[in-house]
Amino acid sequence: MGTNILPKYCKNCPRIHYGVCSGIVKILSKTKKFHSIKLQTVPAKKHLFYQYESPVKTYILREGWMLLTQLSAQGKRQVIRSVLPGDLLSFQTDVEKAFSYSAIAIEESVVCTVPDLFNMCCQSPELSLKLLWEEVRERDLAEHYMTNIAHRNALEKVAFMALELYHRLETRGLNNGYIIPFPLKQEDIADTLGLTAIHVNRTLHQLQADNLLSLHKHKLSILDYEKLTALVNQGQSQPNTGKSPTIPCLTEDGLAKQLN
Amino acid sequence: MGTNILPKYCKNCPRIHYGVCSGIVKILSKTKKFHSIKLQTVPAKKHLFYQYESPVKTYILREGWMLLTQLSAQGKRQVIRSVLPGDLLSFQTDVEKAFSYSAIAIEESVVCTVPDLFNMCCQSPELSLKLLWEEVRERDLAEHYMTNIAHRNALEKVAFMALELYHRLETRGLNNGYIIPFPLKQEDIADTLGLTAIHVNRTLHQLQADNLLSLHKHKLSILDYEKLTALVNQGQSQPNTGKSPTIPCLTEDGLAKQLN
DNA sequence: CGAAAAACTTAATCTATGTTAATTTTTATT
DNA sequence: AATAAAAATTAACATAGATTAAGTTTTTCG
Repeated sequence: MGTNILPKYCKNCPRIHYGVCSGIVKILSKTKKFHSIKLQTVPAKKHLFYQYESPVKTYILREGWMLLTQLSAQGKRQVIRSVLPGDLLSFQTDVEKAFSYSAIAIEESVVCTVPDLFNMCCQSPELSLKLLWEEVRERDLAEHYMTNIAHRNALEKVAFMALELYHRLETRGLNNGYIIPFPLKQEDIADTLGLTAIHVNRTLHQLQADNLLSLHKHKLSILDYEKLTALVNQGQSQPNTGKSPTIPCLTEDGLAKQLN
Repeated sequence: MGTNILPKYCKNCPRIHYGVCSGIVKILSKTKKFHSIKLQTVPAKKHLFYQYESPVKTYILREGWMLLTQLSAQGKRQVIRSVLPGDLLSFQTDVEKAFSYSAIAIEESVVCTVPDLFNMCCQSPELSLKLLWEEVRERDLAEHYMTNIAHRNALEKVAFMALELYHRLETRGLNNGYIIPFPLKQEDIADTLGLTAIHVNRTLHQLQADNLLSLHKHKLSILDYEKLTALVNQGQSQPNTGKSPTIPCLTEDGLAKQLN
């Protein structure tokens, strides 16, 4: 596919071969409905959509970092997950159903809007499978957080989260060696893991005192990958080969293999 | 579609119109590969598969109740979710990747084996969408558990779990009014919610003392649906209409609407 | 640049849940 | 029915993390 027939905004998008983007681009190239994709900038600390609104479009994060959150009247907030570049933001199978969470940008972000993803899926089993794959990945991530939030102490939880984000960024080439961008506040970490910001503070200091990681100026460095992984997997029954079972590690290889 | 062209085992299956089953039956009816579906009985307390095995087939639970679990060498076990009749047990997008959890029957169960679900999807956009829908539902469930495990106390967690299972069984018509089958041990509840069995015991007694629910002989009764829901949603900012945001409530209506 | 707001830090105290241990009840097995 | 094994119960005690409160530092923005 020559670049000249790509949708305008996709041409120079670094995520173009990632996840559902590749599937969408293929379909759009066929139907020539390039105009349907639009870019939208979301300033830091602004919401893209709110819980209980009805979805009209699907968004894909192009640049930046967003959080999906649920808010309770008690003032408690649960972060469902960090949305990283290339991630789908809001696929809903039922347009009449409200969003189950809000999306907020924690740094200036750019999203692509994709109308009618569902209809595109009806035309293309390949796109459906890519979307399915994306959902599997999200389920896998949620299940990993579930396991790690349920039975682990604060030190292990924070270590898990650091490694999880490192892995997810690394897959997209958004790391710089063991250093990753880290725009999250301590309160964001707390609301992701079910801790208080104060305890996250204590825990981060402990991890830094132990030289496992460091966090300064919105940069997180994994100082000791081995020890950090051991902390997270502490006592986990391990497969003899392969990556840690407690860090999600799905890649796109599996899908690619089957589609080819 | 006349019942005479249905796969042998599906004819009298009460789940035949539920979830992915309906999609699979349609495809099998076209290709006449009925022989590929087989039934398998899993006795109580036996595993269907273990974490770190490689998947060869996909299973759908026909009767019974299974748990997906991860085990750590420390002896701690995380229940990822209860698998109820009609649920997919083990769809993996990559056949070379090991299962990320074990499946154990907590009462005698019957599963259908479906080979090659992935290939069937390539032939049928409708089946792909049903599978996608199923994954969305599972992700939604995992996210709800995440939220409820992270920020809630034991009373709210157990109340949430009781309601969640009630809703999921009710959708399938497996309830008897407010009474549902409940083969879980206190330890199973504990391992699902990240509590100890002892504290689950205390909590269950409290909920029963408050007349919110009762649990005897593997039957759970929701005694006060309203209060129980209020307990789970306590302080949650609510949409003006519709069901509770903390209990997953996706139905198949959304998908059906769009497919028709 | 200076003021206000947001984020982070530290310490003291409190509490929900975990731990240990012993007993009783229920379920499964012969 | 008798025995053994599994599950549920109860109580005493321990602790990780929550809460409250009062700083300090960093960031934001006019």
